[in-house]
Amino acid sequence: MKNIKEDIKLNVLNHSCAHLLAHAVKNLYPNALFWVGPVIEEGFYYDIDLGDIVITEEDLITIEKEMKRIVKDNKLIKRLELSKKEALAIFKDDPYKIELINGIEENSITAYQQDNFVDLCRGPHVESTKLLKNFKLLKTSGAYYKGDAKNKMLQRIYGVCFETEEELVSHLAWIEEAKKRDHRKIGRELELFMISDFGPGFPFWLPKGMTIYKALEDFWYQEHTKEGYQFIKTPIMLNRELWETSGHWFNYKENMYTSTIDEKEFAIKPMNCPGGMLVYKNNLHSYKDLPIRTGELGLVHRHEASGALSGLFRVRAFTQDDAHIFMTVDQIESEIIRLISFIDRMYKVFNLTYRIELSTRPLDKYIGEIAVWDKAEETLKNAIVHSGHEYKLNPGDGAFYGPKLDFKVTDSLGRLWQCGTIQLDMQMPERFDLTYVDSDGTKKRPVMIHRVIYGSLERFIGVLIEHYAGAFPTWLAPVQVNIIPVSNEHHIDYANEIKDLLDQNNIRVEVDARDEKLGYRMRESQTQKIPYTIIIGDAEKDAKSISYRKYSENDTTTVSIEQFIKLIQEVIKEKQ
RNA sequence: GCUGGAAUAGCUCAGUUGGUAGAGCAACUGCUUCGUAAGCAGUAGGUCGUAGGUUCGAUUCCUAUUUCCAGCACCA
Repeated sequence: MKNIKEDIKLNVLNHSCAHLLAHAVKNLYPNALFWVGPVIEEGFYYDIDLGDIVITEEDLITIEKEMKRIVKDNKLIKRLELSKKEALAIFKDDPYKIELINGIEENSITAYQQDNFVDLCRGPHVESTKLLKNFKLLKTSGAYYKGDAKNKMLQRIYGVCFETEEELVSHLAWIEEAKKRDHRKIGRELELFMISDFGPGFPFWLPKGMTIYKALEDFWYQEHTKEGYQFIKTPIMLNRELWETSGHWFNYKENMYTSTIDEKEFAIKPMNCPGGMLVYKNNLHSYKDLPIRTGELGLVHRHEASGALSGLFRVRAFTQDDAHIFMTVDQIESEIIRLISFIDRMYKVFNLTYRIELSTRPLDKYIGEIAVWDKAEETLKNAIVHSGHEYKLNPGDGAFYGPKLDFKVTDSLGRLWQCGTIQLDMQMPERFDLTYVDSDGTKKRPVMIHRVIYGSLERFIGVLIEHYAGAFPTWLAPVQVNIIPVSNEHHIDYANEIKDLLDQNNIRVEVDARDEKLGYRMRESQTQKIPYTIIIGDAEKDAKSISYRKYSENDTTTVSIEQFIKLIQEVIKEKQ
């Protein structure tokens, strides 16, 4: 998808279209007051105060009509240069604009006028409303004034505008295509997972989804073993005191599930790190052993707000592919460079594109010394630069214990999902009094890194479902080969013989011997997106061969069973 | 959590002035034994999310509640 905000031409077009929207709303609802109407990656929106009036889907159509009318009128868009005083006079009845004007430091203020409608704006804009022909209002919703949940809600209307009709049509078609890839829909159709009303946000893995889940786990263990990780499993529930020590209790107790055991309060882990700390402390460590890389596929629970839940993308119970790396200060940069290249290698297997974001110290919710934070942030920056990547800065978005690098992958809707993250932590080792024995025999404080690559298995599978539109590569596919005997009477024995051979070679295979026509079973094999479908009939039986058809292809290839097994094994080995 | 919308068979959906529900697919049974995306016929399947209320009567109207959807806020 095109990033409208970053395309200069489209940015101006969409910004002008936001004004057009406001103009139309003002004509239809004279009492409407306007807050801000910025351009975003997907188009534009405008936050509007309509008092008690609620904009519905049907109202959007009316507003669109009014916008089209203004476009047809071909209103010139004029730039006004105003002093603060003049601006305040023009917008004297609009408390939102007065607030905006008072927030501007310079004395000169610009506004744009089309017909009788004037709106505050830095600009630039297109010269006439007639250039705003190809737009569409997409959705409406509430949005907090100034983005703060303590404030009242305004109504937000989203839309998008393009230069040509073709671009708009193809964009709308693309939105439709994205809906078809929705992992919740595909998850139901392919029987991968379910979520019950008895457990909102707590996904159930069905047999086929569990096969994918397990394939990802196996792959993860293999690759981490190569990278020198050791593995642990820590308890799901630990005493509240531990969470007080880690700082999670103070920062996140509202989102933690708790229970009382023998009159002591326990919390279900929302993070794996405190458990990992206890494992580290179980032994003395020498500087010679560092860095120590400890991996844990750890099941965590977080009480996410009900409105935040969304399929597998946001759940209340999920497995983090966590790891904690303990090292000396000198080892930080090289370890992070190594991690970035590890993550890069892992994502390439899935053909996932990603971008790196650096999040720095939060304004208030943080622990530790500012100087330590600054140094940590510097180290992360250097590591990215040395890895040859670019990054986006997110000031104030760091974890409460340290700055972090987020790896955001793009899903089919163009949404960015944080999957991987590397978090530097100079506080937790202090709080847990972690030490190692240095070469001079004294005890020193190690530094630690928290990191995940998938992020959570649940969310990652959600992203993969949409990424592949359910047509998983063979190594992940729940069923890799489907065998269809043309006639049950004559070919079932040979079909079963082949199934046994594939079974023996650890290939996930099924035989569809239902009393249905070949075309019917072939259709289902395709709608279930099974990578390889084998057809067994007289020709194959006589020649002791098999014919197979790859998913989404129309032609059939005939080979010996040995050749076929070799082919599948090769495909799986190459992670295709 | 907030704003708005939705909830009817396993799935997708129809059902307007309130008179206790229907289709296609799937399932099951029979017939058909079939060569690359839907063979034919029949059967069964719903307390119309849940709980109250209004009414002679509620899937339909009202209230509450649960879950889902679109955003917002949140996301260690």
